[in-house]
Amino acid sequence: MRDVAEAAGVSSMTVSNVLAGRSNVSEETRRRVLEVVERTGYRVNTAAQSLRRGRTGIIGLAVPEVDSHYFGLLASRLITRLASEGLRVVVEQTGASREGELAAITTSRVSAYDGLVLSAVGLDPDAVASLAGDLPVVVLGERQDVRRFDHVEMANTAGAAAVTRLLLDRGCRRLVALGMPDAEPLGDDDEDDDDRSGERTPGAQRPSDAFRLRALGVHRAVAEVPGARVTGLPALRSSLAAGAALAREALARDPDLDGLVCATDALAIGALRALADAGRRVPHDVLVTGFDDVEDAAYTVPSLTSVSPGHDVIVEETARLLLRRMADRGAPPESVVSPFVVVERESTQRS
Amino acid sequence: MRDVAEAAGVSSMTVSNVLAGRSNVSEETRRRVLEVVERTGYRVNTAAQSLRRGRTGIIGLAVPEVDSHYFGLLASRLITRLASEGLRVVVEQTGASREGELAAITTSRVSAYDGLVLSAVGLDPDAVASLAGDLPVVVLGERQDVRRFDHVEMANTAGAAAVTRLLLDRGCRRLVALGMPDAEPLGDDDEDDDDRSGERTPGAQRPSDAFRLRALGVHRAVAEVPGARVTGLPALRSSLAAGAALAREALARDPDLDGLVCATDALAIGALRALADAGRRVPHDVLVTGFDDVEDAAYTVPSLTSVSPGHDVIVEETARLLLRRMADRGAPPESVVSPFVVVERESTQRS
DNA sequence: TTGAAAGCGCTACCAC
DNA sequence: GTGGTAGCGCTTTCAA
Repeated sequence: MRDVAEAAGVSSMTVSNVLAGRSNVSEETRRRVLEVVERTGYRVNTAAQSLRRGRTGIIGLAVPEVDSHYFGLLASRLITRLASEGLRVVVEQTGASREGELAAITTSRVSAYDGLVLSAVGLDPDAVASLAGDLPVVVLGERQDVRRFDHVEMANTAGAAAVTRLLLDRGCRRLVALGMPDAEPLGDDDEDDDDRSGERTPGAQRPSDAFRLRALGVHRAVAEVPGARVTGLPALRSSLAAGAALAREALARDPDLDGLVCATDALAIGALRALADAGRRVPHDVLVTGFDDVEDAAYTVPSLTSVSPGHDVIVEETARLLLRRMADRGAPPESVVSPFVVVERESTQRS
Repeated sequence: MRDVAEAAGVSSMTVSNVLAGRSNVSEETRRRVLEVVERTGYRVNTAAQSLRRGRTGIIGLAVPEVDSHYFGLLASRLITRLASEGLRVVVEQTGASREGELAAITTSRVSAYDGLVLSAVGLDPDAVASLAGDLPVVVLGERQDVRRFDHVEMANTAGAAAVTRLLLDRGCRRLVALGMPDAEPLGDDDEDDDDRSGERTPGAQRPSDAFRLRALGVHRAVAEVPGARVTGLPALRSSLAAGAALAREALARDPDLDGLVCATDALAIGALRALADAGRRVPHDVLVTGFDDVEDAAYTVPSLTSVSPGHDVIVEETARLLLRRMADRGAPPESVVSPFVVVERESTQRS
């Protein structure tokens, strides 16, 4: 910068002012400086800038994996949204494993970020808190830590209940909640109740909170209909392979099942494949639903009925909460629930 | 760091040595320092570290979009691979538009990276070169800039030719090259020939080099079989929606087509949907193939025959070339072609 | 094995 | 409108 300043016959301070777009520079000077910058190909040193300003302009986004329909969608939109604020996004893959999470987001990495978005991370609140320190954090999709962090939640329970009711309305009575636990480890908590301290088993592999909340919705909807029953078949990961494997297991346990409520679209797409292999026709023999409304849901054969969790709202609120907290660390934590819509497609339309 | 040093009764230099794991510290001192670090929750300031070391530890990855089957897979693997080298990855979404690319990767952002991986970026060589400056760059998937940058290439032409031959072997004679241009804008270049300077039209929206190379393979394979013919139907983006739209258009143009060679799996999956809508059975009436061998290809109904471009090799070579160049900027640019395998699935198996 | 000195490149603050 | 000064927090170098 000093070199540029000398070449332009000004001080480095003026160069800084020009490059930062500050308005206290004469048009004449500005032109001269920019000309030299152009000619020399000079670029500000981001590290020095970060050091001096105390901000890096980088946001960490922790997801189980980028290579998944849902998280790819989320990452893509969040990157675009935050780019419009001049923020870059580093993607941390936690690998969905309890152990991997702490390791993936070591304290040393976190210190490089101006903020952190944690999606579907099953860490216990204290670990996240100690990890984050003073860092702005927005938690996505789960409902834990509600009181401590800003939080954007999907309508997990209500959405799952709604899509389950759709299956029941279509006549399904022997359901399988694919990817969702059978019991209700949340107790009889209402969805608004988040006092679950002491219940967590650190290090244990369990379905995520999101899946348990969706399970809750399924069970509630089924309980409303006499004669209907549902069996849970929990998954630790959401993947096509897991969906296919679980669907095979479901068929083995109950060959007469007539509806599959899947915890995610990825699981549902895997399940569609396994059902085809088993010679079951969808929706003729079995109805199938997903959750997330990823792009693929509209393109499978048959296309997949799904719960659309309001991606736009989720991304917009996440950005808003993050920016708000970056501006004011003392603000009281806020919690937002995104609205959902059930999108019906071929997989639940009995001819 | 000075505070920690004082509390531990040493100099800040010793704290630095302990935290960096340098071996010139006595066990006793190390313990004492670590105890204070633990107790105070101190974390090194990454910005200062970067400024002093001259490295940020961040790699930029420019892809058209993360939310795509192929780029999600690539990003995921590359993030994991580079994490094992202590490098973080910032994802830059170029949006696949010619204009977006320059804007997305502005020079100021690039200076924050220790290296850059450019995937499927259609910028012309000079723009990339001027953008990159002295930065280590690895170009992926395209074949342009071969001489100027390190470069990892898929077997685009050979892979497309192989999968086309498979369709021809199965008896297809009226093919559509879905997503690929009709003409051969590469001229009669052989794939090894990369002298194409002067041919580019900056600012124009055109199929990527990868798609044009795949088109070349398709046309070559078809030319080998008398009576066979193929029509190109170019795409500017690879997406499910584009695949469905193009397949509809293909059917409108030639209702008797019997084979669809698609430029990517995403296009192929969209095409499968459109074929189902049109009442065409795959593989009974029409055979379909993709390219990329993403996870979904094995789970569609029918499952999708595809060209597997050797993801492992691509990621590993990308990491190798990048690290090599970071260590030695003067090394001569290297070019690597990843081997391919055609994975046959239901979509091309005539009963 | 430890530490003092020097400075990486930038910008907030204030004086002119 | 412009620029001097004074660090931001760390690590490389070299001396003790």
